[in-house]
This record gives sequence, C-alpha cells and structure tokens, in this order.
Amino acid sequence: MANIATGLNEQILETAKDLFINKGYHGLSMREISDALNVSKAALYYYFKDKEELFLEILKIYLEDMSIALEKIQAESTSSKQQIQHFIRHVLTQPAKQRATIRLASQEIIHLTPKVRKTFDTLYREKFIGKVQAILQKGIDSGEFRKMQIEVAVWALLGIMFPYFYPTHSGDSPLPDKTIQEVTDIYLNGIIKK
Amino acid sequence: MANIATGLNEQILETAKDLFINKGYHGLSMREISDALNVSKAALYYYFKDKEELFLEILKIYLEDMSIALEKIQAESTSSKQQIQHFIRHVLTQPAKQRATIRLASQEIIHLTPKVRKTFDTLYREKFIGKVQAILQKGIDSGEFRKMQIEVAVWALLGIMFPYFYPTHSGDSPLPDKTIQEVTDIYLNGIIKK
DNA sequence: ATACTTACTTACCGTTCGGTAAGTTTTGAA
DNA sequence: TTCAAAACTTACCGAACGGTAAGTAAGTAT
Repeated sequence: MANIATGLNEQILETAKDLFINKGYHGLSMREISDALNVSKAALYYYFKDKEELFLEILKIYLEDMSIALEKIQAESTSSKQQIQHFIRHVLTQPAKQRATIRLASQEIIHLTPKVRKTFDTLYREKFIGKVQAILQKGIDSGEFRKMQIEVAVWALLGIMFPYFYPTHSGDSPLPDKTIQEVTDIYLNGIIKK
Repeated sequence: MANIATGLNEQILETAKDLFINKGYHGLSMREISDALNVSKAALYYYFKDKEELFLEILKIYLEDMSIALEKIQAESTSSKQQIQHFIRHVLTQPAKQRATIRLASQEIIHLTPKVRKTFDTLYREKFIGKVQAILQKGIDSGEFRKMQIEVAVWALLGIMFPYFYPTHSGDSPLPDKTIQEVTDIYLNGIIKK
C-alpha cells in the first residue's frame, strides 16, 4: 500500500502508472483510474490537463530518477566496466513496476501527439540514453571496450535488459542474482577488448 | 503496393498489420481499417469473427513464417555459431514492417483476453522461442558456447535485436550491414567459449 | 462575519467504439 | 435461365470514450 498521507495528485500518478503498465495508453480509460481511487473522473482533470499530460508526467518522474541514478553511478565508479556493471544491477534490481515503466515509455510513446512525443524524446535522450552513451564512449576511448559503433553498443545494452521489463520474466518478485550476473557477463564479454 | 489481385481477406490482414504496428491494438479501430481499404466495416466481420481474431491471425502468420525460417537455418548451417549468425541476419534483414511485427506481438498481446493470449503464448513458444532455445542449447552442449542459463541466453539474443524492431532505428530503410555485423559480434563474443 | 480559494462532485456533452441484423449485389454451378 | 450461395453494404445498437460546465463543501485570510 502507498503512504496514505500522500496527496491525491501523487496517488493518481502512482495508480495510473500501475494501470497504464497493465493496460497500455489507449487501453486504460480515465474512468478506470478514478474508479480505482474512489474519486470522480473530474478530479483527475483538476490535477492534470488531460490524459496525455498525466501519462507524460509519469514518464518524466521515471526519467528524473534514472538520471539521478546514472549520475551517481558515474561519480562513484572508477572504471567504465564497473559503471556498466552497476548500471545493469541498478536497473535489474528495481521493483518489477519500475522496470516496466521503461517498457511503458518505449512502447506507448508513439501513440501520443507529436508535440508530447517530442518533449519526451528530448528528455529520454538527455536524462537516460545520452548518459548511457557517455559511459560507453568513455570506455571505448580509454581502450577498455572494443571500438564499436556507439549507437549499437547503447542499444544492445538497453535491449539485453528489455526482456526483464516484461512481467513474464519476473512476476512481481525480484530477479535472481544469478540472472543479473549472467546478463552482465554476456554484455561485457561482448564489448570488452581482448 | 500489395498485389492487386489478392483477396480482400489478405488485403485486410496486410493493411491491418500496418495500422496495428503504428497505432497499437486499442489505438486502432475497425473503422479505420475498413476506411483504409474503402470497404464497409461490416466487411471485416465477414472475414474475421472480431477484432481479436483479426489481430491474432496477423501474429499467427508471422510466427508461421518465422518457424519455417528457423527450420531452414537449423537444416542448412552446420555449427551453432553459424546458425546464430544466420538467425540474426535473417531477422535484421527483414523489411522494417516484418521486424515491427515481433514488437507488436510482444507488447500488445497482454491487452487481449486470457484465452487468446494463451493461444498465442503456446504458438510463440512452439514456433519461435523454443526453436531459438534449441539452437542455443545445442551450442552449449557441444561446447561451442559457454555454460549459461539457457533462458538468459535466449532472451539476451531476442533483446539485443529488439531495438531494431522500432521504427526509430531504421525508418523504412534496411539496416546497414555494419550494424548487423556489430550486433552479431557483441552477442557471439558474449556467449562463445574462450 | 465576509470574501475568496482550494479541492473536489454531479451531471452532462458530442464522438467513437466494437459489433450486428437485415438487406442488396455479384458470382458461379445446374 | 434459374437460383442459391458468397460477398458484401446500409443502418443501426448500447456502451464507453475524453473532456467540461456548473455547482458545492471545506478551509483560509482579512
């Protein structure tokens, strides 16, 4: 249960996130959200301009968290290899709901209007992809990693974790440590210089 | 343009696939499909029981194609490494629309009723995932690949290709050969025994 | 006590949804 | 030439959609 003392706007964000993850953008109605919270539908429109803004806000919060985590990883770890290890571990040890948010963003963003999509794309690159790319680029420049097309390396890293953003591979339970280790091994062996 | 002589039911499947890819399951209405084909909405229901059945049929056709391709790869290539190479090349050289169908299946199947979802899951495993797993298992057993959790290896392979199932990474143009090569290198270096 | 703001609810809007019943045209076999 | 089956169209259904205008109860500042 969420903290009962939080404001309604935060409850909306949290509940809507759960429901969007399970039903998708078009599959979830504003009515369903308000019903789940036992408030009127119009109450949602008091806090959020429309459905799109509510959805975008959920993604923004996620990206902000990720951005902070990535900065911490960059600051704390010394080698690029270590930074990648910590990044994979950070993402895959998140609760299933958090992991699912990345998937939600990736797959539902195309259903929004171009303007909102553009807003998201900018943030996505700034707060997430750009930082991952920076870590990898440094590793390539320093000779820790093979010379590669940086974009391929970035997307391979994101992609290799992607299956674990689906509930199929985890339910609600955390991923086994062995699985996280194996994913890390495959990726690092794939990019490290021999 | 598709062959103008094909029957309406095949035109429906082809057009609906395009539209489902761009708008998602709930984001696409039956009306939009019939409008795109210049037929009445009821015509769709002459060929398909309901929206779900139409959607499922699209996925079934894709899985059948993939199944045949996988069998051919298994039959023609000798080493497991070669089979993986051919598999990655086969998938990533498909037209963008075909690649997008895997993504469509993965992300929209959860929006269908449990019964239809179960039907799909069974086929997905039988025609696709199971065969990929068999290739990898053989490579592990023969000592070509490292000892790994087979499930992790399977999903890493699918995952590493997943970014290229989004239009962002390709538009409608084919993927550069260099990219395909790089993806293959990363994955194979990740799993091959040293 | 009064005036104003915040935080909602009730009741409704026009539109679109998936789906169907009934009618109409086209086709092809006898 | 007949006639039934196949291949549709027209017209509609109830339900659900995103969104809003108007009202209201509870605080808060003066």
